[in-house]
Order: sequence, then structure tokens, then C-alpha cells
Amino acid sequence: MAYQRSALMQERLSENRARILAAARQLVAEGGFRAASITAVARVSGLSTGAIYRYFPSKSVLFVEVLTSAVAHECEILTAIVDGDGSARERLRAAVASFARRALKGPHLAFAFIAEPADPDVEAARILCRRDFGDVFKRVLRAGMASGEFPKQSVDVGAACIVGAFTEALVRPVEHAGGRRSDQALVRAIVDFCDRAVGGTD
Amino acid sequence: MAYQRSALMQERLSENRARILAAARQLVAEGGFRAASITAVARVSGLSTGAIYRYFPSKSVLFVEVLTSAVAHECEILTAIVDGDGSARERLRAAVASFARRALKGPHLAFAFIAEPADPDVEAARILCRRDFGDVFKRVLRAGMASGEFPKQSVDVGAACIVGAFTEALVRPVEHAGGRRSDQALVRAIVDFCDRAVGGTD
Amino acid sequence: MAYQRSALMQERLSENRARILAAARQLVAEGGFRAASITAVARVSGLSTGAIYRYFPSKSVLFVEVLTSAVAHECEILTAIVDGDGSARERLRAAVASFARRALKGPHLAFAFIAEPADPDVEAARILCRRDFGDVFKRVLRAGMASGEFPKQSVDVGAACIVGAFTEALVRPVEHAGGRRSDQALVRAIVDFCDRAVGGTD
Amino acid sequence: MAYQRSALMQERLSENRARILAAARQLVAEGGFRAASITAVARVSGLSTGAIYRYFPSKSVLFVEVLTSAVAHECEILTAIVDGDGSARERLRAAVASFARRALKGPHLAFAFIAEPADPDVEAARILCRRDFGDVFKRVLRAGMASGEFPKQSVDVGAACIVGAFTEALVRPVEHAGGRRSDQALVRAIVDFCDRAVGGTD
DNA sequence: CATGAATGAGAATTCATTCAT
DNA sequence: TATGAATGAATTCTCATTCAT
Repeated sequence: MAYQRSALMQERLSENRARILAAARQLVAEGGFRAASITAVARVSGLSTGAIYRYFPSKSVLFVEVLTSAVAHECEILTAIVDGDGSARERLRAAVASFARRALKGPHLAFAFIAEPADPDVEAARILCRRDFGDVFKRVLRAGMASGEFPKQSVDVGAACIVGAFTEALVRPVEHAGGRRSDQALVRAIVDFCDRAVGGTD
Repeated sequence: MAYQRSALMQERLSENRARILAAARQLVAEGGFRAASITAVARVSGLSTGAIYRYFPSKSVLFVEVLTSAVAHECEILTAIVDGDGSARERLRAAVASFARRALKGPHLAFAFIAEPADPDVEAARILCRRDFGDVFKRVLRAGMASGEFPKQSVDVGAACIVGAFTEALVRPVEHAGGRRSDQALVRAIVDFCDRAVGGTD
Repeated sequence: MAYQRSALMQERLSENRARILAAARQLVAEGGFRAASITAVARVSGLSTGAIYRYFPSKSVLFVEVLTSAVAHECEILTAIVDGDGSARERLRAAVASFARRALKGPHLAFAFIAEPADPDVEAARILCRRDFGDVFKRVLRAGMASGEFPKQSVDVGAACIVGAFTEALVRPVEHAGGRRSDQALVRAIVDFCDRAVGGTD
Repeated sequence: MAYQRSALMQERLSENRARILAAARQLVAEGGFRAASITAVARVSGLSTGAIYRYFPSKSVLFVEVLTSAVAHECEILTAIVDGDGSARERLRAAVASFARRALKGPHLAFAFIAEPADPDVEAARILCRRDFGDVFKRVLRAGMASGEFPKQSVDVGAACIVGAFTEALVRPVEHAGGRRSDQALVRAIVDFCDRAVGGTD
């Protein structure tokens, strides 16, 4: 009996795939990579462990995709801001502020993806992701230098420093959730720091 | 009559302790906490697994010591610089440059200690260590603001951003060892970034 | 669509659970709790160590169940006898005789359960089990005292002494299996001892 | 250089041996065989682990001696009572009462020796010790039967039952130390039980 | 094609025993 | 001779991955 893969079936397949990714994302967000076992992903997604392996050949591959898709999404948002209107300085401030605000809403996820290693494959993907983040900032740095808004500086290092600066500044309040300063003030301080760092004028 | 513990024996004991710490440090530097199993520490240190437990009551305690001793050492060096002579700006530049140069020599370790989580006990120690690093920079920031060298800014956020910025900027070249720019130029770029970020004048 | 768990599968699951319990029971019977490692249970049951942990969350829980289920079974039998017809004395004799005969068939197990401690959790369960045994005998003692068959005496101590007496008398012949007197005579002697101890008249 | 083993040295040797035995006894009394590791024995005795092995070839041998010497001591006391003056019944009551009172003073030790097994060698010794205990009671049983004080009964079984009865009755209060009945009343109840069991008349 | 029970290598930790000093 | 550091096999438990149903 020949099987026809119906549209319905196709849909279910990609729905399952999405469910698995969502479950993995949620688990990492709630408890880090440590809490994200295949068994847990199966439980949260409502599928079996065997089913996970139908959609992803290994745990590494699954989490590399979780990581890259989340980062790609963030990068799209940042890119839209960086490629938008306004001065380079305005765009940089807006991009940093946007990332910081989003990270403060879903804290552990941002931390895990940016800072937490898992196994070597995921680690390799994480490094590529950080580079992707950096690339967005490189563009606005180049634009600012071209227009004379920013002084001459290393684009590579500047971009990495920006990513590192706001990552680190965001990680700490995340870890002591209680008694943190207002998120507004935190975002503002991070943005000011990056602004001064690249601009040199206040 | 109890036998005197000979000086030779004493020396071997502390030598073994140091060997265990060195082995643990090396394993973390090469492959992160993931690669640092007790078995691996035993193999690299040339001792048995049981011997590890004569010197350290648990894996957690061992790695907390690895972490805190490394960080304490770095903090001492930074503190000496920050408490030295010169303008706040000069001292900040010197501190960042010193850390960056040292990190480039023993690369992965710095990252693993700053960014990589392990088990809850080590994680708790790691958070304290990050705070210690930040504290050093807070002092120079306060000094610069008091003397009017630096504009008014958030000391907490600024310190975290500095730590994050140079950590991130150092991690990337470390991970793609080939084709990196000259270390000198890298250090210079990082220092300039932090300098502008806190000072606002060039 | 979730698949139905077939009756066959259901059966295999409870069969495995039973196999694990049986293997644990056998190992305790043959060599005491000392000989009953998880590895040994896995070997004897024909499963892997990991499989044991699908059915029982820890070694303690497994052995607590082995212990309590065996004791509960014995207690049911004794309770049925003690709550049956006849004089208190007849029921006491029947209960002791029944336990003794059963113990002589599966010897070491009864002893290990009554006398041998293991880890704290199992030990706690063991104490509760001894109390359960004692409770059965307390009832018949109270009945006999109420009816005037037995002289006034401590119910608590009497019950404990009965359990201890037949346990000890059964343990020795069990351990030197060769050359033992006839089981019949042994059971008779134990029953007579307990009978005299509580009744005081022959 | 030929060594002369001086009297002083001889004394120290047997003193050390005694210290080791005392340390082992104390540890078993306080925490059972579980707490009695060779390292712990070394610590408590003030000797090194290596020294333990100069006096005892293995842990088993050490604890077999701890066990047998303690039991031998109890047996001597019981034997003196059993071989003393008075009716068989009086001597039996006195012996049981003596053992019970002593056990209540140093409870864990008696329990560990009577009920708790360790490794196979110690276990074998424990069984022999119980037999030794039983032998004492066999003598008084025989004496009582010969004089017509006790009815005809199995000496072997009776002795075992007596040992089991008072052991069990003593073990329980030991384990729930709080809220126990008065020791006096407990001893009395145990003695009465054994008395009735062998004598048949009140 | 989905299921989830089973696998088994590997992790941290313990401890009786040995042997270089 | 006494020491106690070192050994290493054994223990309990975890989890990514497979495969019979």
C-alpha cells in the first residue's frame, strides 16, 4: 500500500517539530541546559523520546537549532533597528536597549544562550551566534565611523565589547532576581555605557 | 611515640595538592567544566581517584577552590594596579590591559571561570567571583567620578560592562586561535573601548 | 494520536517489576542485604541496572518494598489465624506453628527481614515490620487475658518475646542445614515453648 | 643490631591491642558496624591504620574478636549465675535479669552483637556466640528438668527461644529510646515470660 | 510511524588494605 | 617499627540513544 503524504500529515510533522523546539526552549529558559534532558523535552512536548529522534538526529543537533533559531530571531530584530532610520548613535542606542529589555523579560534563556555551554557542538554554535550578534553591531559601528559620528576604532573589538558588556550587565541582575534596581534604570545605564564607549562624546 | 612528619613528606603532600589543582585547572582550561571529571583529574595529576578525596572532600569543593584561587590571584593584581598611582583613567587603562594580556596567555580558563556554570556550589562561587572582579573596577570608577575625570554614571553597571566587554572580546580570538590579529592591537582596542565608555572624552 | 499500551506490554511491565522484586528477595535470602547490590539484582533479574531505576526510584525504596511486602504477606496469614475460631491458646499455637513452618521453607529470608539492618530507610521499615508482627500476637494475648485463659502479663513484652523466640529458634537450624532434627519436632517444641510462656498451665 | 623485646615493649604491644579492641567496641556501640571503619578505629584508638594491621590481619578478624570477647564476658557472668546456688528456676530468673539489665545499660552494643551482621566472617562468629549464650541456658534447663522443677521439654529449642525472646524484647525499646517504660518493669516482664515458658507453673 | 522500556557506559564517592618512608 | 598517603575495585545512580511492539 503506497502512502500518500497528505497536506495534513505534512502539517502535523512540522507542528511536532515546532513543539519539540518550543519545549526545549522552555526548559532551557526555566532551568538551563542542565534541566533540558531528552526525557524532559519529550514530556513537555507531549511526544515520546523516540519521536524526538525522528525529527532531530541527536540532542546536540536539537539544541544547536534551539540556540541558532532563538539568536536568529534576536538578530532579525536588531538588524531591523540597525538598518532603520536615524543617526548611527540613535540606532546603536535603540538596538542595545531593545536587546536588554527583551533579555530582562525572559532572563534565563538569554543567559543560557549567550553564556552557558553545553556540549562541544552546542558550544561551537554558541560562538557562531555571538559572532552573528557582533556582526549587527559592526554595521552600525562602520556606519557611524563613515559619517564621522564615531571616532576611529576597531570595529571587531568594539562589537564584541558591546555584546560582552550588555550580556554581563544583564546576567548579574538575572541571578539575584530579588531587590534589583528598576529595569528601566538598568537598561538606561547599559545603553549609556555603550553609547559613550563607541561615541566618545556626550 | 608518634613519628615526626618529615619535611619531605610535608612537601610531597602540598605538591600533590598543587598537582590536583593544576590538573583541574588545566582540564577546565582545555575543555571546560564538562571535561573535568574526577577520573580525568586523577589521570592528569598522576594520582588515583581516591587520592583526590584525601585532599578535597568533594568535586564541588575542589572546583570552587580552583575557581576562587584563580580569581583571587587576578583580583590581587588588578587591585594593586587600581590602588596605585596615576589618574583614575590611567589606572583603569592599566588594569584592563593587564587583565587582557594575562587572559590571552591562559585563554580558555579565564572564560570558563567567568562565564561557565558547573554545579550549584561552583556556580554560587562563580557569582561571588564575578562580583569580586566588578568590585575592583567600581573603585576606580568611583575615584574617577569623585575627581571629575569621569562623568556621572552607574558604578554597578559600568563595572559589570567592563568585565563583560573585555571577557567577550578576549574569548573570540581565543577560540579561533588561527589568524588572529596581533595581541598588542587587540589589547589596545579593548582598553580604548573601556576608556571611552567610562570617560567620555578622548 | 497516542498509541494504546497493549495488554501484552502491561503484562511485561508488571512481570519485570515482579522479577526485580523476586531477584532482590532471592539475593537477600541467600546472602543477606550485603549481597543484594543493584548490580546483582540486575544480573539475577536479567535486566540492566538502568531498568531497575525505571521501576524503583532508589535502592532503599526497592528493599523497603521487598521487606514490607514479604512481612505484610506473613502478617495476613497470621492475622487470619489469630482472628479465627477456637480458644486463644489454640489460635496462638496455630499462629506460631504456621509461621515456623513457612519460615522453615524459605529460611534465610525471614531471618534477614526480622534481624538484619541495611541502610537507614530500610532499617526504619524493618522496625515497623517487627511492630506489625508483634501487633498480631498482642491481639491474641489480650483475648486470652480477657477470657481468663492467660494469666495477667505484659502484652507488649510478651508479643516481642514470642517473635524473638521463634525467630531465634528458627535461625539456628536454618543456618546449619545439615543434620537438623525433624522440622516437625522443631515446630512442636517452639509452639510448646510459646504456649507455656503465655499460658502458664500445661 | 639484635633487638631485645623488653618487658616494657611487650606491655605496650598488648596495650595497643587492647586499645584497638576498645575503640572498635566503642564505635560499634555508638553507631553499629556501619560506623566502625578501620579509619575510625585508628582515629579513636590513637593509632594509625597501618598499626591496626600489625595486630589484626584483617577487619573481619578484628571484629570477630570484638564480638567474641564481649560475648565471652557476658557468658562468664551468666555462667557464674547459672552454676551458683538456688533452685534452677531462681538461677534462670537471675541470669535473664542480669543479661537484660546489662544490655539496657549499653544498649547499642548488645544489639549490634546479637542482631546486626556485618560481613560473612563476623556473621559466622555471631552465630557461634548465640550458641554460646544458648549453652549457658541449656545447663540450667537440664538441671531444672533433672530436679523435676521444669517439665520435660527440648533443651536446644528452649535455650534458643530464651535467647531470642529477651534479645527481641530488649532491641525494641532500644530503638525507640524516648517514652520507654521503666527498665525495671521491662526486665521483670521478660524474666516472667521466660520463667513461665520453661517452668509451666506460676 | 509512534512509543517508551531497556540499555550500558560513565559519573561521584567510599574504604579495606598496602607499602615507601 | 609505626605511619598514613595512596590505591583501585566496588557502589549507587543518570541519561542519550535504540529498537521491539
